[in-house]
Amino acid sequence: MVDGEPTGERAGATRRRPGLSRAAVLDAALELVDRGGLAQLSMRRLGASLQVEAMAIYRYVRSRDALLDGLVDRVMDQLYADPAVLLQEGDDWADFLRRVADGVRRVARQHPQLFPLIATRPPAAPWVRPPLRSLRWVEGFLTGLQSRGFSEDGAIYAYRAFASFLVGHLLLEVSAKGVDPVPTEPTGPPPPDVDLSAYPELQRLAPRLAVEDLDEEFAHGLEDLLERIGERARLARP
Amino acid sequence: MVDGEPTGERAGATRRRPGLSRAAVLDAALELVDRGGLAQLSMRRLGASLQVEAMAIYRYVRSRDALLDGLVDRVMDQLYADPAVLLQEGDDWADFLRRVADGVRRVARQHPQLFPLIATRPPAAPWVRPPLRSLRWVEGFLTGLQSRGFSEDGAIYAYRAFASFLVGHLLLEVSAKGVDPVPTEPTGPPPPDVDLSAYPELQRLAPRLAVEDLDEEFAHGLEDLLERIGERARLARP
DNA sequence: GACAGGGTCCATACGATGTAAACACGTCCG
DNA sequence: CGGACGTGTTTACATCGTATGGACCCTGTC
Repeated sequence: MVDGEPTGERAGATRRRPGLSRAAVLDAALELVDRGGLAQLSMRRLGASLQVEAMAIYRYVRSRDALLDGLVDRVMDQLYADPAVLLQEGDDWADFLRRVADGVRRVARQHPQLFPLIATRPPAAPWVRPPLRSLRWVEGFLTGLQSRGFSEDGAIYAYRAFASFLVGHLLLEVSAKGVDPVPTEPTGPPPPDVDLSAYPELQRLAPRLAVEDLDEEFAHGLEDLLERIGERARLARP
Repeated sequence: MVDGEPTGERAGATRRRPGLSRAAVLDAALELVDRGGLAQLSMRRLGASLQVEAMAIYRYVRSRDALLDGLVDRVMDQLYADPAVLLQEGDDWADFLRRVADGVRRVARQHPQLFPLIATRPPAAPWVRPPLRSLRWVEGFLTGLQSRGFSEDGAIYAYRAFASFLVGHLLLEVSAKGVDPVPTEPTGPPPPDVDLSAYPELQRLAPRLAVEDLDEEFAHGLEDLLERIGERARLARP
């Protein structure tokens, strides 16, 4: 049983493989999810895409759930590392929030299949009210605002309002782009459009509901939110 | 094989069972999900809870996914049937939206395990921008607003802003309540609280982040939103 | 150079899952 | 009485997550 190539590969295991790593695993998983959706992410498939048996993955990840958490954290953390997002010396808090919002939105559109998880997975610290994952991120947010003159209450309020605004908008934005369809078809024909005859108003307004001014709407909502946050901050710290 | 009771029941099938029905299936599924979470909803378990073999369920539901969609629709539709939510003759649009918001929030808290699905599942008509499921519901929303003097654009804008506000707030609210934990423990001890030493600001503000003034915050955000919607409507229809 | 130790990956196995297909039974209509 | 039909059961299969134990390679020590 020393030779004879049972898997079609040189059975001799580790040979000159670049070697797995947690990062490699996460990246491969992320790619699987991005095209194909969450359902495509099985340990065996992930293994195959890394040219490795499924069980090898467990060296780098405790379980499939942990893998998912890892994905979420990785994506969020890479956002945190994005220089275009970090708060910079010269800008005020509103600029900071705008940049963060843009960054998160970019993440949502890059990984639409993953985003629902980001908004949905039980967070590491559930008592952090709006649990936007990545504690590091929350920390940065809070200190960032406070260093920009926010009171503690103001920062907390801002964090909550901001997080829920982002999640709400982006989740809907993402779920509107066909997120779930089976991956066998790269982009098969959309499901045979539903019968709308029972919903006249919906039918009549359909074109306009489908309209794509999401950019404008997002921006508008964000400015609105910033104004609200600013007001509140002013109240809390006269 | 004609007798001998393989399942512990009278094998003779249909006998005097109340008989399954789509409604019964959905109700049982909903109960399974409510206590135990989505992961507990397997066809076999659902079958068992209906005293039926798993495959019997497929007479009433095309697949597990369809089951989930059915759950979402059922919950949303029952909201639509709620007399406390329907718009009534005397009230203006703001009252209507307030009541809808309360209704959806009630749903979210009654079925916290299901709510992420509501916000997440690919909608029947993906082109309806914020896809709040239940087309019937959207229809009611649009006609309701328009009959209250909203322009078409105003109604559409209101729908979008309203839906994303609701989803954002409620999703975070729900996911903060431990949603996912394994169901074996009715309410086991919360996961061994994360180590926060790396995040001083977070640690310092933790008590306040955990604070439970969600009611107030929700109400505040809602009023704010209503104001914004009203403004926009006024612009569109001078 | 030999050899022990440990890290990495493989092979195998088990129970659970979603669901297709064929079948059994009870009811009702002719 | 006989078939059609609807409802639930049986059996089967592919796939999943993962526990366990063994095979291989690399490295460090003598």
